[in-house]
Amino acid sequence: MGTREEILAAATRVMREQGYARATTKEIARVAGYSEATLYKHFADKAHLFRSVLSEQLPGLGKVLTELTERAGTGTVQANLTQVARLALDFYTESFPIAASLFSTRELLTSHRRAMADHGAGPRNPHEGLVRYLKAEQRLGRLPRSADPEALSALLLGACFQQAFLTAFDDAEPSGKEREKLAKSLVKTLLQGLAPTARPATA
Amino acid sequence: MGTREEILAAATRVMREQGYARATTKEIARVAGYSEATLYKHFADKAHLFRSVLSEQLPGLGKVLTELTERAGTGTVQANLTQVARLALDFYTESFPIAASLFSTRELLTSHRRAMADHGAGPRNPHEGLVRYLKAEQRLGRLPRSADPEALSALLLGACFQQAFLTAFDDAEPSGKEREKLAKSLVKTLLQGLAPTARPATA
DNA sequence: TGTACATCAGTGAACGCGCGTTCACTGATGTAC
DNA sequence: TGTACATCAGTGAACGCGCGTTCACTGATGTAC
Repeated sequence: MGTREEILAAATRVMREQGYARATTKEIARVAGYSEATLYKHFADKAHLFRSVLSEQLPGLGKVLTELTERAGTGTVQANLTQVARLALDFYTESFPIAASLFSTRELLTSHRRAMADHGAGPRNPHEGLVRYLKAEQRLGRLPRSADPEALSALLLGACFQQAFLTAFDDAEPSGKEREKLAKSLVKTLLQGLAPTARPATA
Repeated sequence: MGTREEILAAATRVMREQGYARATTKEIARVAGYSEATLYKHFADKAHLFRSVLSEQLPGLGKVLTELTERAGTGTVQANLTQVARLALDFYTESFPIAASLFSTRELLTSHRRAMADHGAGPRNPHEGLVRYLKAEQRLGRLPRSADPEALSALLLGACFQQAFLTAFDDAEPSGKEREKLAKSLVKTLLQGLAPTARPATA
C-alpha cells in the first residue's frame, strides 16, 4: 500500500471513529504514521483529501445492485431480495458515519454532490438498480403486475438505511446473525400477502 | 421571544442552513443579533448550546406516534398509516441535517445519547409508537395476525427517513404534493397483497 | 569501481487565522427613602 | 419629587489554542561517466 493509500485509509478510519470535527490534518497524519507535511505532497488541500475519501473509500452498493438485474429469473425473488437487504445493511452501516459528515459543511456537500453527478454516481444508484431488478422480475411474471417497484425499493432500502443510522447512533454494530434475521423479516413482510381483513366504510 | 430562545433559534437555523462546521459562536451570535459574550450569559459553553438545540428545537415525532394508539379502530388503517408517513416525512426532513451533525464529534453523539436516554427519548421512539398502534389494530382484527408490526414499522419509517436524507442531499425540499403522493404509495404497497405469483423450487 | 550530481519521499518548525471563551465594563431599569 | 444605590442584560476587546498550510531542509536512491 503506497503512502497515498495509507493516508486515505487513515483519514477514513479517523472520520469513521472520531467524526468529521476530529478529523484534523494532525490526527490523520498521526494515524497514518507520516508528518502533516506529507499529506500536502499527496493532496492539494484538506478538501481534496476528503473528496478522495468519499469517492475512493466508500464501497459501491449501486454497482452490486446494478448487476443484480442479471440474476432476475434465477433463485427465488425472496432469496434475491434478502441478499439485497443484507448487502444494503452492510453497505449503509459502513458508510453512514462518513456520509453524515457530508452535512458538516455546505461546501463539502455541494462539491461532493457535483463530483458524484459527474461520475453518474449518487445515493439513488442502489434504488435505481433495485427498481430495474424488480421490473425485470415483473416482466418474468415472478412479481405481480400490480406491484410498485419504486415503493418496494424505497421501503426495503429505507429500512436498511435507517437501521444503519440506529447502529451508528448506538455505536454498537449488530452481529451478522441479527442483520440476517432483520433482512429476512423485512423481505418476508414486504412480499407477504397483507390484504386487510376488514375495510370499514368510515374514512 | 426571550434572548435565550432567539439564540437557540439562530443556532438551529445556522446548523440547518450551513452545517455544524460553520455553526461557530461568532456566526450564531451574528444571526441572533447579539454579541458572542451574550451566548455565554445563557449557556455554559458551546456544547451546552448544542445540546439545548437538539433537545428543545427538534419537533417530537415520537409523542405524536404515541398518541396514535388511541386512534386504533377509527378511520381506516390505510388512512392512519398514510398520515403517519406524512408526519414522518415532515419530521425527518426537518431534523435530518441537525441529526447528521451529531456525528461530527464522538462526544456530541455520546452526550446526546445519554441525555436522550435520561428523558426516555431516542430515535426509536417513533418506531415504538407505531408498533404499539399496529399491534392495537391487530387485536381489533383490522390487521392480519400474520403481520409483523416490527417489520412494517421499520419499512415505513425507514423509507421516510431515507427520503429525508435524499432531500437534504439534494438541498431541495419536495413539495407537499410530492410527499403526499409518496406517503400514499408507500402505504399502499405495504398493505397491498403481494403474494408472489410463482414460487420456483430452485433456491 | 568510484565520484559527482539529480531526484524525490518525507520532515520539523514556523506562519497567520479564526476559534471558543473571559474580562472589565456600560447603561438602562427598578427600588428605597 | 428627587436622589442614591442595586440589579442585570448585554458588550468590545482581548486571550490562548489548535487549526490548515508552507517552507527550507534531509538523507536515501538512482544515474552518468
